[in-house]
Amino acid sequence: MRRITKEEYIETIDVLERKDGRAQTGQIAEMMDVKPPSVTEMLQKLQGEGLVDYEPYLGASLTPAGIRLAAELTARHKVIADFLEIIGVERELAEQDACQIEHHVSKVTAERLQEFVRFVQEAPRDPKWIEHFKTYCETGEREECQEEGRK
Amino acid sequence: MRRITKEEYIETIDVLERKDGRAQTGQIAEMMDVKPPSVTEMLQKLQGEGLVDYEPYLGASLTPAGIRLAAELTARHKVIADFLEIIGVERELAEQDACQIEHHVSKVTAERLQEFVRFVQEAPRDPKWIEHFKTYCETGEREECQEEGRK
DNA sequence: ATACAACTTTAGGTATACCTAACATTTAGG
DNA sequence: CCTAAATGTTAGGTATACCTAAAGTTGTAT
Repeated sequence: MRRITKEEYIETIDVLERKDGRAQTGQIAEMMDVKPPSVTEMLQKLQGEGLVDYEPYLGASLTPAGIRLAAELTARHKVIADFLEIIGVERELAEQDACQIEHHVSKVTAERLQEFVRFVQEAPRDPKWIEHFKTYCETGEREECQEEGRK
Repeated sequence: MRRITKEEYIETIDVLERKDGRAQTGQIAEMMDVKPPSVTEMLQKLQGEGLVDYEPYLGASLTPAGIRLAAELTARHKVIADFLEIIGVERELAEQDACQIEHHVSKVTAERLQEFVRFVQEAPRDPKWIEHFKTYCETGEREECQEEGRK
């Protein structure tokens, strides 16, 4: 059973809203691979929590609170997917796994991962990885090789 | 709600069996922070799936299939926890997060992570990380700096 | 203008992993 | 050896996220 969390609904609505201006029940259902009644039910719940505005038969859009949450989730998702790509996981699988993992990572860990990804992405070609990463995490600064430019 | 998966029961039973020779309902409940009836129910389910031998009022032990599963889960758990420690997450939080993450990572991704952790742990002090990791993943071989010894 | 097609919601049901309260068993003390 | 305390199980109930079938709404085409 594929048990999808509320958070994934928020992200899906965000994507559809950006693309089409609004998110309809059927579109959400198709993207998430669930049946439309499951979507209706969840939209009602999310409205109750103040995360979406839901207009029966018309669709849903995110409230300001929903938008803020979507932004956080999207950022976290990206960090995880980027990291997985760095270690050699194919884009598509990295995306899939990120969807699952993102809901189970503590805030502290997400921040660390964020720093790691940033460090790697901004690093020059030939760094003293571990030591530099530590320094970067502890002091926020790079060491001598930082001026060599990006890869 | 903290929704624990079957897999976490398997791991907990494994830990208790190693320590005490057997896993009792109350011990499992305490370790997993659930109430005893939840444990009884799950043990019955796991027995139905051939993963544990359950003797009412006496406790549970893993079947060969359960042992194999526990070994896989433990290995995956360790890889994730080790990785999180490498990037600077505290041991205890790394353990906690690993518990959550391990059930949501695809096999391919787990293998990649495994290689990454191994690469880092076995690497000399000052490697050309990214290139070497790529090479290591692609060919299984280390490059020139491999003979410089461990940290 | 209306009838039908497409889509959505409502109603009622399932599986999973919890819970509390009540009942059963085992173990330890006297 | 028998009873009380500790431990475990059964019974019945909750929340979540799904489902199918039936009923409702909307939009379109003649």
